[in-house]
Amino acid sequence: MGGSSGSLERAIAQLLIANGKLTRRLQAVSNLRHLTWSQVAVLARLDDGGPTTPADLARAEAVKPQSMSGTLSNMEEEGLVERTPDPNDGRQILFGLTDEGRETRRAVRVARHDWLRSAMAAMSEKDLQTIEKAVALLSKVADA
Amino acid sequence: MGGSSGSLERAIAQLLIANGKLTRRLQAVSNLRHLTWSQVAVLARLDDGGPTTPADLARAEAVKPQSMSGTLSNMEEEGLVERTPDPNDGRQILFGLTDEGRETRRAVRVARHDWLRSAMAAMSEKDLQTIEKAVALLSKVADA
DNA sequence: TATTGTTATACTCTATAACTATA
DNA sequence: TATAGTTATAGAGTATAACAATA
Repeated sequence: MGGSSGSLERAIAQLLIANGKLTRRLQAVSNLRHLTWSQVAVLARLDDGGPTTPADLARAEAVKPQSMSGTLSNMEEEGLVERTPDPNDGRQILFGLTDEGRETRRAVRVARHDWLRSAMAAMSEKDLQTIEKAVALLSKVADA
Repeated sequence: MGGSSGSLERAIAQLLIANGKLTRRLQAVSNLRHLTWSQVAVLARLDDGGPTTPADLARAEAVKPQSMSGTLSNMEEEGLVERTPDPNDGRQILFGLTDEGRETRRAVRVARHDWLRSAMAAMSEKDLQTIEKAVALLSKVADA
């Protein structure tokens, strides 16, 4: 083992704990409506990427198409998404956000940002830069 | 708004994305058995903190006692946990890990650490220190 | 034949409500 | 009465298997 093994193991252990805590807090904060984690994820993807097929959403969220189909049905009943047939391929259906879906997505985003903003408000500029650097590194790790 | 507003908003947005990606990868990597996220959380708590009551576990995981009761029942049927009556208070029951539970918990931990270790192996000592600092800061944020 | 989407069925987690046992 | 734990019931996500429609 090299000399950096200690730092690596320490960073890993702490990262796992912090990630879990942060995820739990974010879930709690953004539990505005009876929105589930999956629904929030779909709202974000449709808002950022525009209308998308169930298959693509399933791939992006790493679930089976049948599972995503169920989630989309629930969201459709709640008025968060709406479907449009693909004019070029009769097999495909495009799901997009309704106005209510967009507003809900905005509310979730605001709630999460508000919480983080207040929780990080007292941080020094230096600490913020440290976090920015680390987040960029971890983002690459998650993609690897 | 102060001069640090830009850094803060940028850090927040990137943090939210990175946290989501990392969480998804960790879930996928530690999906060894048919373990659910809740079961992995219970395994970790019992392994780290020793035998615990359902009420305390429910509080720690921010779920209702009835929900935790169900999860514990499932884990008991699968041989991951076992119950012991509290000798001092007849109302309470202590749940602890079985040998199989401990081994399963170890396997989950190893899988997550292994993945992170390989994903972070190429990092410089300086980057690791940046992550360590950021993780410490974010851990406090999550507790706030 | 392959792809897209859905329905049928089952399991787990979660919640609310109601119940039992102990303090 | 208050607390700890459970059971009953319902809703949501996920999975596998099987199906219809389109390419």
